[in-house]
Amino acid sequence: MGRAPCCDKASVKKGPWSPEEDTKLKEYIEKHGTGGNWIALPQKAGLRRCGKSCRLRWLNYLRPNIKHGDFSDEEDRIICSLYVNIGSRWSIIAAQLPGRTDNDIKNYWNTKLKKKLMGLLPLSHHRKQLSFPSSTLQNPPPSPSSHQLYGEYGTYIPVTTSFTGMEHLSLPSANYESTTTSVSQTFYQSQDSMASVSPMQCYYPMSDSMLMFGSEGSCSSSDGSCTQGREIKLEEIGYHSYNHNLMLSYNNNNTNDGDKSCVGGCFSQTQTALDYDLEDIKQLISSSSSSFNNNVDENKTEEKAMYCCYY
DNA sequence: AATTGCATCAACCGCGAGCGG
DNA sequence: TCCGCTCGCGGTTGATGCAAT
Repeated sequence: MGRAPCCDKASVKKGPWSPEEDTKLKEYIEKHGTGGNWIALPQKAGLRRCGKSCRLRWLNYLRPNIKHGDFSDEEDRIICSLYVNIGSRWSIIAAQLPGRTDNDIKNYWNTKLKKKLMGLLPLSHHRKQLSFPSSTLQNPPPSPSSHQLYGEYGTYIPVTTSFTGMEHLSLPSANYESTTTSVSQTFYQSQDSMASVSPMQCYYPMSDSMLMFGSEGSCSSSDGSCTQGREIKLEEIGYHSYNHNLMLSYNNNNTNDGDKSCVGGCFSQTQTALDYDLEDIKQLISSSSSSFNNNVDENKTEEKAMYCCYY
């Protein structure tokens, strides 16, 4: 016995939306709102559509201020940055890109951005091929206690002088007094004060365990919830203290023992990421697979490891 | 001009979370 | 506490268009 369908499949229309259907839906929502019930909406609006379909259509195409078309380099960087650290959590990523929907970003990632990155570093390039930009090679990675950025699996990401979307984030020390002497914050933000950063790029520290995602009025997630700054728990995205370095790893099953196990493949303080190649990383992941995100397959592991080295 | 293969993206599907009764 | 309903999310599919042959 499967799950009961959300609607009567036989009586609902599927497939592409016609202009008439779009008009009906748009007019109804603009006049009455969603009423907080998408399931009942199509009937009220006179549409032979599943409620979920209506919701998707509205959120992705019909609601105001949706941005379609090419992604800017800045958006590319933000997407890459967030993907490296939080994985395929498109709704969160979309919340950082006003006007973009998670579906849009997901498609863009899967069809273009991923390939763009793959092109830079073919999968066949393995051992000792985790290259950094030449500028980084001229300036070897600093010790882990100084400015640095670890990607999803703890891979070192060079910090550059201009905002690339990959910079570390310096959270106000007041929020992290116990760990701030050599803290490497791994959320992205301008290296300058928060005041100089567009809200889109900020994660607002809310408390010791919470960050506020998204800017005020941001309404880019396809959920259409217009997250007026979305709160997410730090542990939700694998944020935990590790030997006084705050690491960010992708760990959906965090067991609150991150300071010991560093689930998700964090590197120790004394070992730089360059000591690892993709095989090592894969091994790290597989060795902790029981507590790691089950969705991460080998390909993704390789990909994400590479993305850590992009830019 | 016809066919084939590939890329894109809108839409669907199923699951988990959250909420109210 | 349990149960049912709805929402939101992320993965996947399929239709369409375009490029290559």
